[in-house]
Amino acid sequence: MPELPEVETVMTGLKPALEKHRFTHVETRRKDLRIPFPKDFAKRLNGRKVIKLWRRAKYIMADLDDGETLVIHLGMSGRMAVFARSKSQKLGQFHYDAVPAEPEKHDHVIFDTDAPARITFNDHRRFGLMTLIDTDKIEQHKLFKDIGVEPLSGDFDAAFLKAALKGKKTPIKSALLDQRLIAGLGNIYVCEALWRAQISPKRRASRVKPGEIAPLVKAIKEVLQEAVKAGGSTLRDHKQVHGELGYFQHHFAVYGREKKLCQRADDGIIKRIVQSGRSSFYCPVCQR
DNA sequence: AGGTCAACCTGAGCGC
DNA sequence: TGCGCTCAGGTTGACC
Repeated sequence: MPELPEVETVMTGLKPALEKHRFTHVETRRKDLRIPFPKDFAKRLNGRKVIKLWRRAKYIMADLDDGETLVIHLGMSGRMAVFARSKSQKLGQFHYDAVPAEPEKHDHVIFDTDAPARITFNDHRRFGLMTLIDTDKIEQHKLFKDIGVEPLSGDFDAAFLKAALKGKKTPIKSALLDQRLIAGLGNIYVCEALWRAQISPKRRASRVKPGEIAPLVKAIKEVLQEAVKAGGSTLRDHKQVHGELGYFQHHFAVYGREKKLCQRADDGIIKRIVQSGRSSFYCPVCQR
């Protein structure tokens, strides 16, 4: 489900409940997600304080006060919700619901913190994961060693993309989805960025012309920034941590709009094709 | 080495 | 109401 903007939204929403707060109780309600929880996962978190919350690619990172980092991936359907345990029901500037009496179906992990708050991790498809790794070894860790550039950072520019696409025979759609090149793009935002840059998802990556590289970089950055500002896109699963929906889905130009009129080309009808098992939406008239 | 594809899992929506 | 099929924001490992 979540791509960079959704993960960023969730991470930011967790801050009032998590950053500079201590875990008072952690509970796992099954033995694994996509991968098993590390040994003594809940026990190791208990009593730990979160120094800093941040995001890398589609991962939420929580640096702890003992030199470990809690790593969370939401997979396709992962959700996190924050509930207030204080009487005022307020945490920072947001209003949160009170802790429900019973956990919901597929609530796999429950974190209580001294905010005081309860954070639940719900993931019905269980493609998500949680693990603990040494903070000073994140870059070398299996999950992160091959992860590419952050698309909203200064390192992602035309020179970088030009070099990354050079000689690539794979379609541009697949190249942009490759987390080893760019970290955090997913199916929605790649479709949207290619539409903005007027490039067909079927085009060979190496055939993106020099003059199209900078506009494509700009399109990627803009679509991600706008989506972050909108709190991400809610299709079925994504919610912000206090239950509010994201609303960038109302700004989709092509994603999920098969057979609808393209807003740029008068005679363009949005088409859906399948590329490496995923739907691509594009306008065959204005994207070449 | 580079590229493609099925598998992992549950649920929602649709046609019949 | 129910069955069977398709599809879903991601990642990985096996295969050509």
